[in-house]
Amino acid sequence: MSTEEITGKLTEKGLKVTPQRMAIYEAIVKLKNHPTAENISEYIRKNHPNISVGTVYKVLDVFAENRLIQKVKTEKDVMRYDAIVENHHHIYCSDSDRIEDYFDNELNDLLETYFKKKKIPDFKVEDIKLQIIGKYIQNNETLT
Amino acid sequence: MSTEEITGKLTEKGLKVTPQRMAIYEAIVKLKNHPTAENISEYIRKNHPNISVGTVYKVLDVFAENRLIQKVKTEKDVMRYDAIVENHHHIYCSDSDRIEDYFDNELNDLLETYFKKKKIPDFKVEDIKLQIIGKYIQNNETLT
DNA sequence: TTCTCAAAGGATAATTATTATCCTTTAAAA
DNA sequence: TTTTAAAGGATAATAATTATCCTTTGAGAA
Ligand SMILES: [Mn+2]
Ligand SMILES: [Mn+2]
Ligand SMILES: [Zn+2]
Ligand SMILES: [Zn+2]
Repeated sequence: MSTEEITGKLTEKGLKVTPQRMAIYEAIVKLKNHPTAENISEYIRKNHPNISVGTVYKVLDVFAENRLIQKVKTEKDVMRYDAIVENHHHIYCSDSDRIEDYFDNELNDLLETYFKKKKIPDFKVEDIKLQIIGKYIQNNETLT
Repeated sequence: MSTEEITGKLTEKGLKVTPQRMAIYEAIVKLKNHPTAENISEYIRKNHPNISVGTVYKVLDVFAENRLIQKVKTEKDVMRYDAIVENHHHIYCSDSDRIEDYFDNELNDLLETYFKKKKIPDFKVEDIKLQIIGKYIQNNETLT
């Protein structure tokens, strides 16, 4: 993603363009597996050694509030972040911290249709997220 | 749930029966809305004022490991617990900390059928959990 | 019933991700 | 260039959870 594209996204939301924000947005786009704040902090340290960890958290929050990124919660006591904000689900590996994206419009339609028919009393559904939990088989996953 | 029933559940799993475990299990069954460790701690304090908070965490972990209860994760930095271990989903209220259970075998069958047909490459699905996010309407929810 | 001891609990300190504070710096508009 | 509200840096505080370490106890054995 180019500098111009990131600048565009920030100004579009009325956010100040700063080197910190540029670096953090670039990092979360580049890092796979839904990085933590620390992953991001570490990554940007190479080129921007003096961005403080507090700033990383603050910027990630601002991004999430402005729908530039998304927060992804896990079993563990650590938040993870996702550069993809369009509707999708997550595949959780039950024996590693791997989290993969899962896009499936057929499934989304199926669920939408289902919950249009079967209403939950007094409840307005805004969003449905699936956590698909299981194991990758025959892969090159890092062994501890 | 009677004392005998709880004792039965514990011995069945080979767990020592202690007053602390009895009280904590009873509390989590009785408390609704998927209590936190602190909710449970507070509740049992009435009858058992000297069960320490560390014990509550330890016992809840032991229970979860032995499938007597389940952990429920949330957006917030706090774990919640669920006395119901059979397969079900959760309804999250988007403007309060309410979490309701959602049982729906028709939906479970639908999903099972769907993922039997549409396989995820190199992945064995073990469990699928839905987070149904939205708002309760026209209810007596506590207003802040 | 008493004895034994691994398992469990209590008190308290430590951990750790995250947030708050507060002063300094800076992006961007005038 | 000047202005200033917003943003960043350094550091302390918070809060849920976990670890430590000594004491107590449940439950089987004798
Ligand atoms: Mn935390
Ligand atoms: Mn925590
Ligand atoms: Zn994702
Ligand atoms: Zn539940």
